[in-house]
Amino acid sequence: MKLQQLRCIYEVVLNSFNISSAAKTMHTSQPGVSKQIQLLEEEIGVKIFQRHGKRLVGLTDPGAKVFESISEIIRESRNIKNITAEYENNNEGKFTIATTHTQARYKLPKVVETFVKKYPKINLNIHQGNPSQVTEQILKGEADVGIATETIGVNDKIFCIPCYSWNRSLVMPKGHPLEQEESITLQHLASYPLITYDYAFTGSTIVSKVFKEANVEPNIMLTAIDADVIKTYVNLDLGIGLIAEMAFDKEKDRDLIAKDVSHLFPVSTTFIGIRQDTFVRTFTCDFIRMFIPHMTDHELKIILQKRQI
Amino acid sequence: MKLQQLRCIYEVVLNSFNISSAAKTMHTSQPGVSKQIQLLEEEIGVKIFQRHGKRLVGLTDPGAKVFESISEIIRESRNIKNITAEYENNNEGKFTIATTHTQARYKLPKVVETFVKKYPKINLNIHQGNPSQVTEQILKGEADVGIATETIGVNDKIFCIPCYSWNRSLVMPKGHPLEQEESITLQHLASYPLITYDYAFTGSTIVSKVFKEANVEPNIMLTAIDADVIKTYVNLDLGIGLIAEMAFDKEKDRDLIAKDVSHLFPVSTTFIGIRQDTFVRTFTCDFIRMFIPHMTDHELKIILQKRQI
DNA sequence: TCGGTTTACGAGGATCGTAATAATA
DNA sequence: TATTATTACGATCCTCGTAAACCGA
Repeated sequence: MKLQQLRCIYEVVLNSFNISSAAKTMHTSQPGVSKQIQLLEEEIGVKIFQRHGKRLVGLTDPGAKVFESISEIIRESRNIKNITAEYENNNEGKFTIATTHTQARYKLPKVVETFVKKYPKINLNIHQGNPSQVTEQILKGEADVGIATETIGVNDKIFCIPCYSWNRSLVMPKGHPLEQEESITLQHLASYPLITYDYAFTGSTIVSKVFKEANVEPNIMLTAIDADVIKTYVNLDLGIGLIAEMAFDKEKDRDLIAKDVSHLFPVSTTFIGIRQDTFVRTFTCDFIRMFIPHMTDHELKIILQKRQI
Repeated sequence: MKLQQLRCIYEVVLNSFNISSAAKTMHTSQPGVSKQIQLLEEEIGVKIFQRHGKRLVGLTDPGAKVFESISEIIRESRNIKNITAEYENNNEGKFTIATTHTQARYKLPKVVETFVKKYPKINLNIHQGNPSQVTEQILKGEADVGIATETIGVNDKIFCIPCYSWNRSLVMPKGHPLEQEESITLQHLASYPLITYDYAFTGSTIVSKVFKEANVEPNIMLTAIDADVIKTYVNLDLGIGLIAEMAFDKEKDRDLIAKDVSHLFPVSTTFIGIRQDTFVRTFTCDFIRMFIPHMTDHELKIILQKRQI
């Protein structure tokens, strides 16, 4: 059993069972990957992949179990690279952030700008996804940190730090009847077509809960994964939009009106999460500090000490 | 980075930084191991081992961190072997039990006999150690199951099943003043030199607690790791012995008297533990069932389902 | 001097790439 | 037919073992 063979299997699975594609991401030849997989399967005496003729179509039953172990091994080998890179050279390496659209679009740019200036040699990646994908990526070690709202906190393998809280804003075209309304209620929202985040998305479960508890049935005409799309449809006068407050830009969204509705929904909190029992590089800590300015160095140190290095 | 290199480092650490000894356990040559370590250190650009001249004397700071990851990788690679062996051939493989002396000596033999008859091709190993070593071995995957009293339960990575409860017996030479005593008290125990298990050992912490709470100071003249040693010294009339009830054998210990003291100490419970998130082979489950006869198949099934396979 | 580690070196294997073949959708 | 997996094959690299040199206690 060789690490390279495990890597091959790992990449083939990640590339939807396409050996050619896996070979490309590994910068090696197709036959090489194919061969290594065969060699391992022969050695362990068990087929890892289900095949339709020559095509790989999935994992076998034992293959699925083996793949779990392989994922852990790949994660730990990445961890070793991180550890050694840290001791060898402080300012080189790869840094991957998994995050949701809202963060990537409205909160990260400023921080990333500072970060890139400070660590020009770091290869920065941002993986955008929904909260459960963010969690997944942290768990698998594919991302060094994850930023999302609430969902990442549930897993006890992830260490979470609250970053900031935010409220929701209602956006509508200029001249909309609600523009003059002093105190907006859930009933108001329910009486217009509503456009908001996809229900799998951050905080929206809170939104649906609020409606349900008030026994008000909203007329959700469209859900989107990002505020830009929502605002676009609001602009077309297809309904009113419910978005995160930071997603409204007074200057850029000149044609729209935003009204605070924090009295209707509880605040949401955004967390930054890292995987427990994983080595944390200096620049990762630094990134966290940049992202959470309200945190004092003292508080951060306590967290860092907990997480050793 | 190659698996073989990680294995070399792993074995060198386990062999107290002796490359020659590691090479022997790996059935390979000394220079080969040395070379592989050098190659890895060169590749990652960090020294794993502290050296005094040519001798390896310990892990460096980054080396210690890397070693943790290596241990995980080795554990997972063993796991892969278990999974595939299970699917390939049900009745071959290696089965390691980590346990304390009392279990190994008085409870295991009968079970092991049955087990070996049923699985003659399984390579059975018993690692004897103190409870914390047992826990360690389960965690590192060096043992498939661990049997000990109480201490293994504390770690949440270990899944524990209670096996049976036991009380303590007081052993003394024939003709000892306490032989005729109807109701033995802590004061009685304290008035003679006491010989019992090493304090780090199973249940003895309970014993010391009982004495402390009763504000009685026992006169502990000797502690041993196994009941045979204790009984030997009791035979020499050096004191009275406090041992697990199953450690007394009426026939073999003809020269001694055992008196139940369950009214003085709370019962202890022995647990069998396996590591969470690790593949469990059929024969391992079977062993557990043999060890816990009071458990019905139905109950075991529930446990097995939880632990998948 | 002895136990232990590294160097040197050569044989045997393994890996990887190209090219060709086979099979699937 | 086009995409994808396997076979074939050869060059290169790597691993491993023996022998020898080297170092420390």
